[in-house]
Amino acid sequence: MAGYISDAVIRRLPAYYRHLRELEDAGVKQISSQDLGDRMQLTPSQIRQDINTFGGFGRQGYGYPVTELKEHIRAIMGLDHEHRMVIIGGGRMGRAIASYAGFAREGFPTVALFDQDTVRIQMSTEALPVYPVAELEERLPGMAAKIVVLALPAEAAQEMLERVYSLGIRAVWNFAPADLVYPRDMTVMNVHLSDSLHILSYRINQQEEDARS
Amino acid sequence: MAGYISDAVIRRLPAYYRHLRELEDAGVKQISSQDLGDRMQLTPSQIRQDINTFGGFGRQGYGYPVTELKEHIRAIMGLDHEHRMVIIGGGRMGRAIASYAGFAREGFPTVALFDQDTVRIQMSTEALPVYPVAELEERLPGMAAKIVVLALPAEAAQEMLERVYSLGIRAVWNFAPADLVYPRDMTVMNVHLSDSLHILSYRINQQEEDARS
DNA sequence: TAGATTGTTAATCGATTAACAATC
DNA sequence: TAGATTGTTAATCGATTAACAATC
Repeated sequence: MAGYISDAVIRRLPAYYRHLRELEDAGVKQISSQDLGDRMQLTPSQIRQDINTFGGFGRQGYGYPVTELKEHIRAIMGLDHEHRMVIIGGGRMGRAIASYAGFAREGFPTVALFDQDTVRIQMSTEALPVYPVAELEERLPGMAAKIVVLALPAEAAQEMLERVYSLGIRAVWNFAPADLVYPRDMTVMNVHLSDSLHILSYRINQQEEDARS
Repeated sequence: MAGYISDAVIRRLPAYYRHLRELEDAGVKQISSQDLGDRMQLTPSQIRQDINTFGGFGRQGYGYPVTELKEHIRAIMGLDHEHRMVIIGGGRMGRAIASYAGFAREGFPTVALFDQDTVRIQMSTEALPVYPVAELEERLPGMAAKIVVLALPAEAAQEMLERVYSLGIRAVWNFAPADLVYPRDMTVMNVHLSDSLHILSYRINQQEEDARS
């Protein structure tokens, strides 16, 4: 579809998508790089560069068509088809992800949850099927799942990654606070909540130092 | 303490900290930039540059002392003192954060949770005090909280940010899928889970395209 | 046509990598 | 001392910003 898109641009795509969706909802039909830049805290120049890495959408003198651009970015990110998720780990985090309806609405439905202790969890997850991890080999292959969500302790994550890899899974959304090692044909996206909290802590410190001087 | 540390380095600090902690636990006393680089998937050169932005720790011919370096990074990130958190929003995400014991262990204890519907939530959060949001003005100031965690719908987040700002809060950990606007003396760290999922989706797409060609 | 705003090239800036002298 | 590995300077690379001609 498009040529090569740099990592820096890809990391901004979800934000573009979010803002364009909001603009569309607000009834805005077109927007200039200037106005979008003000809104997203980016320079107009950067926005024009970014958007031009995936094709000429703008019209000189007018700006960019909101809906068309939004739909294109949506397609680039692959949001025009469904990605079924299986969650491994039924702790609070696993259950929070399982029950957040927003993901399913955006095309990422959770189809099952695996945990050691199925009884405890079944109670709190309503409609979602819950299975013992021991049945992973038997059940996962039939689920047509694209993404495995790892919501388990750091110590267990690496082993589980290898286990789901051997079952054909090539995409992992990792919530365990560990840097996993994985083959080149696998994609792992980390959500390291502590890291994020630690950076926040650093910035609080800086702020306080600034205030003192 | 240290001079200016670039944002690129700061984003890597939590990973350094995590790996050094693991090495320490494994009984490793010193490590070379080469070995740490292999482990963290960074070049030795980058590691030496990074570490040198905050002072000369290494010894030529030997490498870096694991514990000393870890403790220093810990101090830079401000993890040597406590940051009390208050969570606003008692949905699954708010409760998941509240009950993850790891944060408290690392110096980020949650001291209270605010929500509209206190009864429903009180049941599932054990020891944590739960209050109605209407009592925020009355209760928050006495709590000595440094960080407010926003775990509520996107529509409510901006207004709540302004509300806690006026109560003296200067640090926000935001889980709402919204780009908030905030004053310069405030620090906001976003955890945009959908963004992360969308980037994963993009990479799955790429992978599949690569496989086809 | 005139005004606005893009697409795109060139300039700048910052981050990463390479190289090597300093030194443990 | 010899070998290893840092600290640091220089080179490279990539991303961001500036500028302006093209064009709606």
